[in-house]
Formats: sequence, C-alpha cells, structure tokens
Amino acid sequence: MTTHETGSQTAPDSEAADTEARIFEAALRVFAKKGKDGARLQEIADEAGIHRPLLHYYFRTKQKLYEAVAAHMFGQFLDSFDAPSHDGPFADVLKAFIDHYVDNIREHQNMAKWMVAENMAGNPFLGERLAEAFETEGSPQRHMEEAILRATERGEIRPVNPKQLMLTIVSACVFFFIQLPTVKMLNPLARDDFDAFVEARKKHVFEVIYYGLASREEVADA
Amino acid sequence: MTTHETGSQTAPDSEAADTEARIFEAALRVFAKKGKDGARLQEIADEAGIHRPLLHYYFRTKQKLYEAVAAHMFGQFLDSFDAPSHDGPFADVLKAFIDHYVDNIREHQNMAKWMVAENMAGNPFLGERLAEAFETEGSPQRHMEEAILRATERGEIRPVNPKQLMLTIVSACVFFFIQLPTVKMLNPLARDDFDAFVEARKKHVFEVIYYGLASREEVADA
DNA sequence: GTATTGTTTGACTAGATTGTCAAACTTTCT
DNA sequence: AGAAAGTTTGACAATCTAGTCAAACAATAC
Repeated sequence: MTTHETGSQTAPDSEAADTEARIFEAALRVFAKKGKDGARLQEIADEAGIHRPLLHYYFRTKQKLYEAVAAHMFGQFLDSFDAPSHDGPFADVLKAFIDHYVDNIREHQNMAKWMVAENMAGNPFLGERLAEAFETEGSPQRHMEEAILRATERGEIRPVNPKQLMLTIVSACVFFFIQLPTVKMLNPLARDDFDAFVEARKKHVFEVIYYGLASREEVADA
Repeated sequence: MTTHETGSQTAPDSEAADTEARIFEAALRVFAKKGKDGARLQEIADEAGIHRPLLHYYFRTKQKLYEAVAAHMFGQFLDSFDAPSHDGPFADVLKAFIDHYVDNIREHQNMAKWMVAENMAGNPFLGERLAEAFETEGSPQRHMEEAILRATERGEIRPVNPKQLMLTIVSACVFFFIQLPTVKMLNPLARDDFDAFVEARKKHVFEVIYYGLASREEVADA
C-alpha cells in the first residue's frame, strides 16, 4: 500500500484494477508530449501512478511500449478522416467534415501531437506504416479529396487542387491544438472559454474557406 | 543574421574554423527535431562533426546551449511576422504577407519545429518569453491583425475575426513544413519538386482564403 | 626559437535510465 | 483452507549521458 495515490489527471481512478490500460494511456500522453527519445519510463510510470517495473511486466521494453502506442496512434490517424459521408451540396459536406474533424482531433490531441513529433523526428515507423496503408487503401484523405474533385468538376465550387485544399483544411483544424499554449497567449477566448473558442474556430474555418474574404463584387472580377 | 541553412549534415571542413557556429547550427537542428529532452549532446556533436567535450568548452552545459538556441529561435519567431508593410488593397497585403511568411518559414524550418516542440512539451521558456514580448511590444501578429481589422471596418473584405484569420493563415503556411514526411507521401508534387510545391501552396492559400470556394452566385446569398 | 594563450582530445566520474530478478503479495480455482 | 497463477515490489546490474579534467596540440606573441 505504499503508493496508491489517486493522482488521476484525467481519467476516473475508480478502475485502479486495469493497470495495463493506465500504463498505456499514460504512455500515450508522455510519448505525444516528448516524442520517443524524450519520453522517460519513470515519467510514464508516475503519470500512470504505478511502479516502473510494471511497465516491463506488461510491455517488456520501451521499444515495444512505443510500438504499441504508435500503432494505436496511427490507427486513430487513419480513422480521423472517416467522416460520415454526405451527399448534399458541397457546403454541407465541407461543414460536416470540419465539424467532425475538429471534434475528432479534440478527442485525440495526443494522436495529433504524436503525428507531429513523429514527422519532426523523422522516425522510420511513420514512413513505413504510411506507405503500407497507402498501398492497401489509398490516401486516407481519399473520400474527402474525391468529394472535392467532384464538386469542382460539377462547377459547384471554384476550381481548386483537392490535395492543396485538404492540406489547408487539415492545417486549419489541427495546428491550433498543437500550438495551444501560444494560441492561448495570443487569443483571450481560447484561454477563457476553450469550448466556445473551438466552436468559433469551426465556424470561422468553414466560412473563410467556403466564402473567402473578398466581397461579392470583387469576386466577379477574379 | 540571415544564416543560410547548411543543408548537409556533415559539411566538409571547408569552414572548420568556426567551431562554435557549427555547434550552434547543429544544436538548432537537433533541438528542433527532438526537443530539449529528446536531444542528445552526442548527436549534436556528431552533427557538428566535433568531439563532445567541445560542446562544454563553448557552451558549458546542455541547459545553457539550449537557452542560447531557444533565444535565437524565439527571436526568429518574432521576426517572422515582420512582413514589409503594405498600404494597397487588402488582397495585395494578404498576398505579400503569405509570400513573405512562407519564404521565412522555409528558411527557418528549425524555428517552426522548435516552436512546435516547445508548445507540445509545455516548457516554461516559451510562456515566459511570450508574456514578456507581449507586454513590451504587443502581439507579434499585431500589424497584420490591424490590417485585417481596418479592411473589415472599411468593408473591403467580409467581416471576420482578425485573430481567427491570422491563425488560419499561419496554420496554412506553417503546418505542411512540420508534417513534411507525411505531406510528401500524400502529395507527389511535394516529393518531386518541392520548390514548385511551395509556390503552388502560396498561390492556393491566398486564393482559397481570399476568394473562397463558393461560386459567385452563391456568395451573394450568404 | 620559446612562452603564452587558446583549442582539441581521450580518459574519467557521477548520476540517470533501462532492464532484470526473486521475493512478497493478491487473486482465483479446487 | 491450500495450491496455482497472476501481480506488485524493492533491490540490483548494465548501459547511457552530462559534465570534468589534465594533457596534447595549435596559434600567436615575445
């Protein structure tokens, strides 16, 4: 009974039983925050509120723990593009995608951070898995990209490169989660009422991408 | 200091003279890639092509080396918003800002990665410096934000929250540099001709933000 | 040339970090 | 209850990492 400190930052600690899950979730947080090399097993153990040797009991080595976490994160990454498909006007499709995507990232911020850390570190894991997933299923963004392409072909929206647009949408929906401390410093609303900020952000991203900034008369000249 | 990136990891000793600078530049790369905790002094020494004790000879400790690097990065961050000011129509101001900003990030990718790593790790350095810079100079994005505000007040562009728009612009200009391995996987042009991709990206970001996607008739309804 | 100063090197230390283990404890089954 | 299996713990070993140091080396001054 030495250390049964509740120490629950996020999850309800009522389930102290499931040690493995607690370790895994702590590992998600720490690997996302610090990257593979920056993460310390002791920090993961502390976050999970368990003794360090238990990490080895359940996951053998740091490498294997990281691989388990990385596989989970990568799965979430692929899933993040699976928006409920929509057949209405493109404005609705876009709005639904942005809503769904932002909500998804908000619930899986660790995944987003892990992707970024993995990209920055240039670890081989990501490249391998991406190539693999790419071959078997095509680009994860495929569905939305095709919807964009169809909308341009139908003349429903102005001509635009679907890959560039996808990148813009994703950037606008994800980047602020990654830069949260800075964003909160620069934007009072993000600090004071984060939920309201996120909703405002969804609305803004849709409006600026769909309607743009130009006033009507000007658009006619373009 | 417009340091042009020495892209090569082990630059031949053509300029072996300035050891300190080589260490510093190697540290920029490694700290940006791995974050403060993830970086290893040995890795920095290898990147710089020198023996590890020289790091201590020139910078004393890892902490001090990191602080030197971080101060440099933070300065670049503040500078990145100093676009040449413009007084023409907002379309020109926006186009110039995007051009300048993307070029700046391209030349200072390590700064962008460092900012991200710092935000993700939640190190105190960034918060302190931001608060400090904020008090003395106001938001670094101030100039562009004010330009946006004026344009909306004049009715030159549709009404929009300047802070949200700044965030969208910055996201669209920076995020793809951070996610380069994934972007290159998903977008052939980024792999085959990166310069062309960057130019296409500038154009796309401006057009989608300024003109939006909606066709003319539809905008009139909004 | 020799002395002085600054730079580089290899060997070393202290502490951190990962990984192992057997003993203690808990749960489950009979 | 008692045995068996699974879990937790503290102590330990091997390796890695930051930091130190004195000696070797290089450049400049005298």
